[in-house]
Amino acid sequence: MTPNASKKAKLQSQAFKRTRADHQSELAEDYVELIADLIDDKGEARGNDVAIRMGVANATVVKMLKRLVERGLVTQEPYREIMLTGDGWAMAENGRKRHAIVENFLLALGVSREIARIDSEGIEHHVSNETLKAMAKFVSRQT
Amino acid sequence: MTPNASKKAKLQSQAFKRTRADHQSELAEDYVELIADLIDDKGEARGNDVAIRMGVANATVVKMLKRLVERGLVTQEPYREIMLTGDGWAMAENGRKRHAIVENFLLALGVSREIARIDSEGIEHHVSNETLKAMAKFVSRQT
DNA sequence: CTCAAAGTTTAGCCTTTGCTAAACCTGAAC
DNA sequence: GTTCAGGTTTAGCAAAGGCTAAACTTTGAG
Repeated sequence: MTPNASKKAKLQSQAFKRTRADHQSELAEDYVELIADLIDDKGEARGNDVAIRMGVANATVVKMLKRLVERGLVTQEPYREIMLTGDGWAMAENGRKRHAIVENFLLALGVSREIARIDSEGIEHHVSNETLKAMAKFVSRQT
Repeated sequence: MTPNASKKAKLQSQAFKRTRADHQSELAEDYVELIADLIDDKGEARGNDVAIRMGVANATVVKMLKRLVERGLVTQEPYREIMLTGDGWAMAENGRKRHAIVENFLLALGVSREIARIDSEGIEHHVSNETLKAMAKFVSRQT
């Protein structure tokens, strides 16, 4: 009832809204990053490989790729390999950097390799630039 | 094609599956934690307050509460205040602890109060027990 | 050159989490 | 005791992200 209560509510809803928004871009980023990895590793990215790596059915990948094409991140001819647009590559690069920082940070914190790999995947998308910077600083201080 | 490739794929899909699973429980936890806070702060939790704090429409809360009732976390009579079951309280307590650790950890890392509040909301649900322990240790070392 | 296996797509289904608009209770003020 | 404002619920819609089964391409082996 006090003005403070509504202020608190506003602040809190803001955090939840951010988290919901993050979740929207999150999956797209994961797909794009994975596609970039496949291209670099194997020379090309096929839907099947994406499905296996994401742990998802083939049809799910097809649907997702359509959304990524709409967003201008990916291009693809039917039955052909998946390619990234300029924006796609930029997003992949950005994701890789963030991912690496978070994972290295967790390792520096003393987390096991296995857990660092898994947790960083989840955390990566919810870390603001400020926090990312603090993590990078911590890692470089440790070295 | 090497055995290593399929191993890599399995490891990676495992991380993505974990993240997807996290997202499922995540919202439930947020609602339950918020309801607990409201009860402690104002004496009772009403759907409207939940809606405002979560930043969603009233109808969305109603729907979510039904799911929480099904999961045995919440009880409610129509048009009455929301109450938590034993399981609900346990989940809230757990969430509060994790949340506090993550937020304090970010602060200890040098992140600003504002950003720590927002980021911790997103990160909280993707942190394994091992990482949580490492964070707690770091905080206590700093103090 | 054929044809079958492997990969890709389509069709159709489901659940979750949002929304708005309209109907419905409750309780406090009169 | 009415009434009406505010809170709650219902109804009906949409988009995202899953799935399976069935149809369709591509390609490499023979």
